[in-house]
Amino acid sequence: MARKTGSHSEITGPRIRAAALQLFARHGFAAVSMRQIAGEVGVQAGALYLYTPDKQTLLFDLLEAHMVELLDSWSKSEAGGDPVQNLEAFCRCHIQFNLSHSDSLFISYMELRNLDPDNFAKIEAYRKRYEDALEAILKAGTEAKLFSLPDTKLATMAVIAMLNGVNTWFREGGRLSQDRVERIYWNMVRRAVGAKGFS
Amino acid sequence: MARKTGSHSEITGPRIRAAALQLFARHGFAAVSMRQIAGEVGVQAGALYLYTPDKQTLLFDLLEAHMVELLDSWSKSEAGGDPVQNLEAFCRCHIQFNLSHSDSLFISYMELRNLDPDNFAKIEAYRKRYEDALEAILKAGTEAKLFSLPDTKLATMAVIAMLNGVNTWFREGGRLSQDRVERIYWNMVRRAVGAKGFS
DNA sequence: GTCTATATGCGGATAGAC
DNA sequence: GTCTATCCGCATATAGAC
Repeated sequence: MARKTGSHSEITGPRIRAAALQLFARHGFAAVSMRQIAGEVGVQAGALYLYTPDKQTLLFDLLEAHMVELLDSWSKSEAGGDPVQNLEAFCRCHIQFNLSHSDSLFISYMELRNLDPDNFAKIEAYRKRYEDALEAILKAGTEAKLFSLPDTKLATMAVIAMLNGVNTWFREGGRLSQDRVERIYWNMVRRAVGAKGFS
Repeated sequence: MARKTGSHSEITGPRIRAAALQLFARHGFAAVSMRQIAGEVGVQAGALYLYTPDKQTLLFDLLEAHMVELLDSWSKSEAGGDPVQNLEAFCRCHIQFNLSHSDSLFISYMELRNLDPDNFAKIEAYRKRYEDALEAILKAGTEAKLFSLPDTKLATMAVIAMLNGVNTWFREGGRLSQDRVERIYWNMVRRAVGAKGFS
């Protein structure tokens, strides 16, 4: 609704990214026009190009920011306990981050194919770093005989897929609180990895 | 490559759907033009409209066919054994179907948001029927004290998400055979649901 | 059943005024 | 820093020849 104030400032950049994020999540990258993004911000299409060289870079910046925040979030939550404690921390951190960044999680999976090959490779490298963090926990637990896993790589993929699924159905204020959901999922995960001392 | 043969036949319809499926999976519904689809089939864009009223209906038909085949596949695999046997059959059937229909699985999740509201509702109804089939197994097993699950709805979503994840990384001829992958996932699932008699 | 031609509109991106 | 105007191409869908 802000228009024609003549000249405002560096808050426009973030607003463009926020609008693009929401629109891409809702309708898909290819289906959203630069005009739509501009309209959401209250600016003309041409003005967007003061903040991004093109639409592709806008998408990449959103995905990269998501991965950086995700890795940052885990590095702050990392407890440094035993593998069981670390796995619980990972599960809870992952669910919490995903639910508080649902739009960017969504486009991080859905719009990968719309990235240029170079950009795609960069995002995949971030993703691998994140998966490696989980696999390190599973490996440590398996070696310490705390977990029983025939293949830690498969288990890594299985756990991440299972936890990501929360975002497809969870709604705030629904039947279950977020904390309850975290607990139920953590219990399913600890059983899936064959954690000892837990039937 | 077939062109100007003057007049061929009812095989064009299926070829159009096959081409659309592959292109939608690869580049996304919004990013694919009717011209591209026509080009893939070896036909002009206008000719597509002899087989589909519009692009939207083409997408819907693909998604509906996928859900019908999926439900059909499960109804044929349904063993009618005890809950543990049924759950194993479900997991294997699900993985097998997904891996042999990877393109249509992909668009079934990615292109939902490009459906008209009416079409979306129809596909969601199919999906719910499928989820209900799994939940029925989990409920029966929980009531028979064969599984230990605080919430069968969550477990349903968790299992499906976990199994769907296989498609994101599995490649034929890779490190693990498909049968081995099925077994490993089935073991993670049976543990996640707290199946008795299995540590 | 398929082709060519076309109507009509929106797409990304840029130039230059203010 | 934003707006207006515009270039140019491709989009879906249709009409009518063969």
